[in-house]
Order: sequence, then C-alpha cells, then structure tokens
Amino acid sequence: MRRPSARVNAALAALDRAELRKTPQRIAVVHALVDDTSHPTAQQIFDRLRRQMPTMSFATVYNTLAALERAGVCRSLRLSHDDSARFDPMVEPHDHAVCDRCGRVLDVPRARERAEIQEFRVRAVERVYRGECQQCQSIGGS
Amino acid sequence: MRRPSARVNAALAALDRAELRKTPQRIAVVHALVDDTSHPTAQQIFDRLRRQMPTMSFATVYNTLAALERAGVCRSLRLSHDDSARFDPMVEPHDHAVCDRCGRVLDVPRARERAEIQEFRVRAVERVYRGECQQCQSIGGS
DNA sequence: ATGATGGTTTAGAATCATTCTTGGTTACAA
DNA sequence: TTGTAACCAAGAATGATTCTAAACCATCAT
Ligand SMILES: [Mn+2]
Ligand SMILES: [Mn+2]
Ligand SMILES: [Zn+2]
Ligand SMILES: [Zn+2]
Repeated sequence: MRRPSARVNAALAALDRAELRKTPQRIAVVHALVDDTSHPTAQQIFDRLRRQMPTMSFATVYNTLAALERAGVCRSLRLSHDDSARFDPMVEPHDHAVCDRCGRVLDVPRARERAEIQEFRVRAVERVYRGECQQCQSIGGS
Repeated sequence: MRRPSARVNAALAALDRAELRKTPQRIAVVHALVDDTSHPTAQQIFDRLRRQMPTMSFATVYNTLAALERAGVCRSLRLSHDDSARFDPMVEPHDHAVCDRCGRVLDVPRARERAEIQEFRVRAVERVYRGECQQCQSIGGS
C-alpha cells in the first residue's frame, strides 16, 4: 500500500463532491485509471483489476467508469470505427493522435499546432464541434 | 426517372474505377445518399430504399456502403457515443458540428474558423489526428 | 444452348460492446 | 435492530454490425 498520488486524492475528492460512495470497487478503478496515459478500454481495465479483486464484475467496471465520468474524473472517447470506447483520466481539454497501424492513442496538448506534433506523422485531421444548432437555440430550454 | 445528377454520375464512375458492378442495389444506395447532407445512418438509408426496392436486405445496405467507401464515394463517421455510424457523401476534407440536443450533424468547411460558425453555438471542440506514431514509423513498411 | 466461374444479394444467425435486470450486500441513520 | 437507499455480481438482453450459406445473375468458354 503506497502513498496515494495527488491524482488519486483529487479523484476521490471528486467522488465525494458528486456524492458517490468511495467503495473498494470505485477506488480500485480510480487507481487503475488515474495515472494511465494509454487510454485503456473497459476490457483492459477489467483485466487488470480482476487480479486484485477477482469478484469484480465487468458491468461494475462500466458502471464505475460512467460514474467517474459523471463526477468529472475521466471521460470516454470513441476514436475509431471498429474499436470500443476508451477512457481518459485527463479531463482538461486536449486532442488526440491515433496511429493508423497500431491504434495507439497519444495526447496532444492544445498549445501545440498540428505541424508541431514531432513524433507523429499526420495524415489527416478530424474536428468535431459540439454545441447547439440554430433550431435548438431558438427553442430555448436549460 | 429524372436525369441523373452530376454527383450520381461521378459516384457511378467511381464504382467503375473500383471495378465494382453497378447493380440496382448499389445504384439505389448511390441515389439515396449522394445528395443527402444530413449524414444519415444505415438504418435511415435502408428505410428509404425498402419502399422502392422491398427485397433489399439490411446487410446489403451495410455491404454497399462499405463498398462505396472503398470506392471513395462516401465516408463513415462515428460522432457520438450512443449513436450509430453515419454516412457522408462529401469526401472532400471538412469538419462537423454535432448538436448536443437534437443530434443534427452539420458540415463545417475547412475555410471557416471555429468562431465563424455563425448558426452554431460551440461548447467544445474535439480534434483527432490520424497518422503514424513514432514506433510504427521506425518499423517502416508500406 | 449449356455449364462453369465469380461477384452479388438475401435472410438469418452470430458477434461483440454495452446496458439492463434481478437479487443480494453494505453503509448508515433512526 | 430495522429501514432505506446506494451499491454490486452475475448473467440476460439489446442493438449495431458482420458473417455465413444458399440462391441469383452476368459473363464467358465449350
Ligand atoms: Mn487523452
Ligand atoms: Mn459531412
Ligand atoms: Zn503506431
Ligand atoms: Zn439541435
């Protein structure tokens, strides 16, 4: 049992804020995810956790990741057509570089321009704007 | 039977180039998709086509869309977590604005900057770079 | 014509990620 | 203690997509 990292503490505090109980399952998922920059899938997280916690259910991994996402501790990404959802503990806005060949997902800080991604040979860029269309703005609401 | 549009002709020529037969099913899918800016799902295309061609199978819609994508006539988009794949007849590079509320998908030409999307209230931008990571570059290959 | 070949379609089964359901467990308060 | 609500495990269900097997159809050689 090592001293919990700053990120782990921040994540557990966010659970508190969201009024979610700090159960052993959730704490385990937080530990598995919070310092992982590889953007793992739910399956990969499940595979890691079942060693330490063999009773953990796959559904609990999904439920917990959804809870953590609601609490602002992580976010989920759908980056490719075939691939399944990936989970990202870095919630500050940033972009991603996806390798065509090995599927690796790299973080790209917003500061960098496309041409400055040194290590990555860029073939194409995709941009998605999220927000409200004109029709929905005029309807109003929350 | 109206005079085929320029886009339809271009799409059928692309089928030729890709050495894919111009079957009635493929021609029907081309007609249904090629002037549609709404980024429809496979289900929506299937629903439209079954009126004119009641024997058309859902699998054929998927197969045909995959063939058209290989031929460079359209591309498929996975824009939201819950939603299914959407198909886009505009193959020139461009971006997309997705409405949080109604799910509408709007085209955003590359010329425009984020702030210039007049009709759309932008909440967030997501960028994905596609290409080759450093490891895969050093391995080399095709 | 006849038959072989190969691409295409159909219908339904299979797959696979994700979500749902059910019944039991835990935390915690009255 | 008893009650209540959150939580979890296990497996079933869902839904999009892909696969399979058999039928279909155009083309080509006999
Ligand atoms: Mn990331
Ligand atoms: Mn588009
Ligand atoms: Zn790579
Ligand atoms: Zn809208």
